[in-house]
Amino acid sequence: MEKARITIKDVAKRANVSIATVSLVINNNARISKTTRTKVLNAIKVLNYYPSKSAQSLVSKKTRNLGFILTDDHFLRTEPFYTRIFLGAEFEAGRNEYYVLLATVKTDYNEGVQIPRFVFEGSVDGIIIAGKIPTELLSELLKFKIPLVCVDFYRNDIDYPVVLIDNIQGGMIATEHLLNLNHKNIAFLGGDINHPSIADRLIGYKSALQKANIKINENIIITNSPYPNRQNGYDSARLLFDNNNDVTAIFACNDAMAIGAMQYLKDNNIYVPQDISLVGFDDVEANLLLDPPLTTIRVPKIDLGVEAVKYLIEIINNKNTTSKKIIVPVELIIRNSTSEHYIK
Amino acid sequence: MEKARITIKDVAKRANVSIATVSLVINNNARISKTTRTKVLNAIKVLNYYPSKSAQSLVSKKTRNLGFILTDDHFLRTEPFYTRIFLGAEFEAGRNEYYVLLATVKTDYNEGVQIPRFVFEGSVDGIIIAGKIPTELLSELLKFKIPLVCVDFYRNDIDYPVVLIDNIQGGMIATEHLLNLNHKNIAFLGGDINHPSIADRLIGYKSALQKANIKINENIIITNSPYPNRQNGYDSARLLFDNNNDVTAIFACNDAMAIGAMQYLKDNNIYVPQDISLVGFDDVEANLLLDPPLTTIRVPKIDLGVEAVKYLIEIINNKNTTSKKIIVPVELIIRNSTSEHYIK
DNA sequence: ATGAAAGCGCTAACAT
DNA sequence: ATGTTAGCGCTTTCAT
Repeated sequence: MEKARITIKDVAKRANVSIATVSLVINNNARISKTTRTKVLNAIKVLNYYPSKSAQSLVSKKTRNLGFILTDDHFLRTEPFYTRIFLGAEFEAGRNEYYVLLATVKTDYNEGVQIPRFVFEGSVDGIIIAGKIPTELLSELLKFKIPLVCVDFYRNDIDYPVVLIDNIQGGMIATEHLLNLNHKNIAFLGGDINHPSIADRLIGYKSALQKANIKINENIIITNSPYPNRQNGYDSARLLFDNNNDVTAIFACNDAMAIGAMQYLKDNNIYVPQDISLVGFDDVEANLLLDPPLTTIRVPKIDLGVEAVKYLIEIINNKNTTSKKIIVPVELIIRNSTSEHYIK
Repeated sequence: MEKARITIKDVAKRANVSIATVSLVINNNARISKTTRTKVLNAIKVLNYYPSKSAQSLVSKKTRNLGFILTDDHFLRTEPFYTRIFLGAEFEAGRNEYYVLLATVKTDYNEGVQIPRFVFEGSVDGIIIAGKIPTELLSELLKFKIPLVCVDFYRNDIDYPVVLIDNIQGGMIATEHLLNLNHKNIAFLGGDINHPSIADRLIGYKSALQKANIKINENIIITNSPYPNRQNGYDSARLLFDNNNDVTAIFACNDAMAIGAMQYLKDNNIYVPQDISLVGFDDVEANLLLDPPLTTIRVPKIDLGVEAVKYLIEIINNKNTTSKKIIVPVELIIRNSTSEHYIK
């Protein structure tokens, strides 16, 4: 009793043309006369016809699906960082009539090669990799010769298409902001310095200092914690203040670290921003709930996803694209955790 | 120069059988001899063959895709609540060789009917709706006669398959926990009482009190705030304490409200749990960072997604299922925001 | 400018 | 138990 699907035949019959003509109209082929085109378009509308995706893919060898791969802990991070990138990808994919299939992989690679099903099944025309994934996985994926772009993850030992935020610029403007507020002893709280993003933020930090002719003090650059989360922010701040007392400002490599640091400061009755100015990085929602709200670097997460999909589609449509880097700019958001430093 | 796709023909040739036989093996048809089956299976393995999804869908009229619909703000909520449900759905879908396509819709319906593309395109075999969506959308979706299950959203005026958490049970065990700690004056902090989940939690609360022969005091049931978030938790707590002074415990309708209430208590030097015991609902990650960590009701989010997909697949495979309700139990997680009340 | 027909890779009815 | 074959809905030569 199923209501049979409307097919290209029904449209052809209704418009008094061949199915080939209908197909040409669907695919916007130029060699169809305007009259026939409108006639067909009208029939399509009247019959409420949608071409069958499977029939289309079968002959065109295109699935109109994109794969999106990230580690499960990235997807589940409290702050919707990668979720936003995913959403941006989903938006842009939709605009181009693609669907996006999600696959999460485990962070640790010891469970063997976990290539997402859609890759070897050939269910996607290209894949996006968001954030850091195990190195081995990336190499495996690269072997499939499937169009691929990485977003917010870069390794400079391999060459592949990538969409990144401008971490260096971010590090610079964050530091310059503090410099403009008259701070001289600005600490850097980094997590895992092996992470390329964090390394770049540090580069930005250093180059801003150099440009301002301020000597870099390695003692107030804390980069030994494994992962940039709240706890490590707290601990790094403790480490910093246990050994230094002239710091007046902190640039934390991300908001989580900044929040941890702020907690440490509160616990030790050090006031933000009166005693210490604090800048984060990411612009995560929780910041607004902080007291004081955090000055930070806003990362355009949705844009990141959008750009990645744009780029990927470009590659899909035109195989000979050279693998370029797309760098998305970031923005300084000034809130209340930073203020001018008055020399006592 | 493309490496041509391995098809069923290649497998058939390699195994010296007809393509029909290969097809039967793929589909686990019983009437194939064990010898042939292994022969075919071996050829499949050697050739690294994967059946073409599009060819399969074209003939079987099944897409092997599931649609997942939720509002964009639910997807982007700071706490990964619906993200987890989505992930659970994705897991269970994968186990059954389905893919899940995500579509976000706007919370406000004035943008016109925004039926996700995969619905009218026929790109999915069924859809899951997570959380509250605009009423009009639901009605529209129902019209498509496509298998559908709602998760964490229920309207008792329409009858459709649904997966819910046991809000009543949750409300009861939360309240009973406080009762067991000797509390008698237990306030309820609810948000939008029109939301069915919150209404049910209140029912659980009331029935626990009744069972304990404690008279329900409507003055300490605060349910006039529009949306259960932190700010409203803060405000509701203020409202509560401005007018009452014998309350010794609070059951907040969700963690966000509880966190807001906790903030209010801190700001007013009321100690948790010494002065006031506090129970939340949801078990959101941020709770662990609180001081003290929040006693709450854990909602098995991943399970919710898993159950929804299981149910949906059941409906897809067997049209005549009656639309039942699946209720997933919740669990009391005791942390440090609750303690025994000693009568002074 | 449009139509006829082959064929994409698979399933399922029917034959053997 | 296995093979033959039609056909799913579409795109794409090749004719006209």
